Amino acid sequence: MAEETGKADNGSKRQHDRKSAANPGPFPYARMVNKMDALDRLELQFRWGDYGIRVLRCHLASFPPGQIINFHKHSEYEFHYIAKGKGKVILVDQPHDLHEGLFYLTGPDLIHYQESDEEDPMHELCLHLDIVLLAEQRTGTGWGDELETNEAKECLTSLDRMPAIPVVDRFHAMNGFLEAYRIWEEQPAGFYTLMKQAIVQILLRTTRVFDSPEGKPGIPERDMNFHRYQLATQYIQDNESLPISLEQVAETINISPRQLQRIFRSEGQTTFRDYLEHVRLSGICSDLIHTDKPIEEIALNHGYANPNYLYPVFKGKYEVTPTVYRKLHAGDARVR
DNA sequence: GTCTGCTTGACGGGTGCACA
DNA sequence: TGTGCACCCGTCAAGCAGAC
Repeated sequence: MAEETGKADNGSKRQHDRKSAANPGPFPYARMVNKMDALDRLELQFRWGDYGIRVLRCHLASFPPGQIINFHKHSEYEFHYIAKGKGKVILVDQPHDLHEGLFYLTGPDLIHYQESDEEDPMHELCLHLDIVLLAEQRTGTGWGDELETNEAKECLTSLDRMPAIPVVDRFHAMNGFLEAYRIWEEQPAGFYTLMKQAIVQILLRTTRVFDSPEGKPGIPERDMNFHRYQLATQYIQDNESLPISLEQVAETINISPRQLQRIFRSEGQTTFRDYLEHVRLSGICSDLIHTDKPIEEIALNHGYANPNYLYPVFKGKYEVTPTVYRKLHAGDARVR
C-alpha cells in the first residue's frame, strides 16, 4: 500500500520523470482539449443500485505553472486524476507530491489545497459527483437487480473509507474520461446508457485500488442442480412433441442419466417420467378442449408414438377417457 | 368395410436403494 | 457422483367394440 502513495512513491516517480523526459509521447487526452467543458454541459444523472448519481462536472482542467487553488471544500465527491504534469496537494493538513498517473479523492467537506509545479503545467481530469441514497424500492425484482445493488453499495460506500492520500491509478480509471468524451463526440445510439457505463467504469476502477483480496463476495455462481433442472424441464417443454428419453435429456445438459434423476427428485420433487407425462398431458388436455383434432393425431403431436397408449395413461390421471374429457370440457373452449 | 376409441399383455427402461 | 440390482410402470403392438 505504501508504495502506492504519492509521498512514498518517490522511486517510481523518479523513474517516471526520467521516462517522461526521454519519451514524453503524445498526450492521450489531447482530444479533450478541443472542448474541455463538453461533458460539464450534459444533464446526466442516473440510478445505480439504490443510489442516485448526478454528474455535476466531468472535464479536463489545465493549470499553468505555479497556479494555486486555495483551501476549499465541496459538498459533493470530487475525483482528481493527474493526466499530465506535476504539482502538490494538501489534504486537510498533509502535503503530498502529485505527478502524472496519480489519483486522489476529496469527499464531502474535506478541505484541500492544490498547486501546479513552478515550471510545468498540470492537466487534471476532474469528476464531481453528487451521490444520494435512494429509497430501496426496487430490490428483489430479479434479473440481477440484487447483484447490481450490492455491487453499487460496495463501491459507493467504499468511497467514504478511502484514505485521503494520492494513489496510483493502477486500474486506468482515467480511460473512462476518454471513453465518455468519445461518446459525447460520436453520440451513438444508446448515448445515455454508454455514458452511464463510462461513469460507473471510472468509479469501479477507482475504488478497485483499495480492494482487499479477502472478504469479496465473489462472482455470482449458479445453483447448478437447480440450473440443470431448469435446463431439463425447458428441454422437455420444447420437445414434448418428440420422443424423449432420460438419456437424451441428460446428454443435452452434460450429466449422467442417473444424476438427472436425482436432480428431478431433489429440485422438482418429481421424477423424469412424471414430469414428462405432466407436460404432455397438459398439452393434450388443451388440444382436446380447444381443437377438434382426432385423439390419434393429438397423441402423436404430443410425443406418444403409439396413440393407443394414451388411453390408459390418460384414464389413470383423469379417471376418464380422452373422449369423455373432451365432452365434459366442451364448454370451456367457448367460454374463452 | 372403414374409422375412431379403447383394452390387454409382453418387454424394456426408469426408479429407488445400497454401496463405493 | 457413479454403479449394480431388483422391481415397477411406461411403451408398444395387436386386437376388440361401436358408430357411420
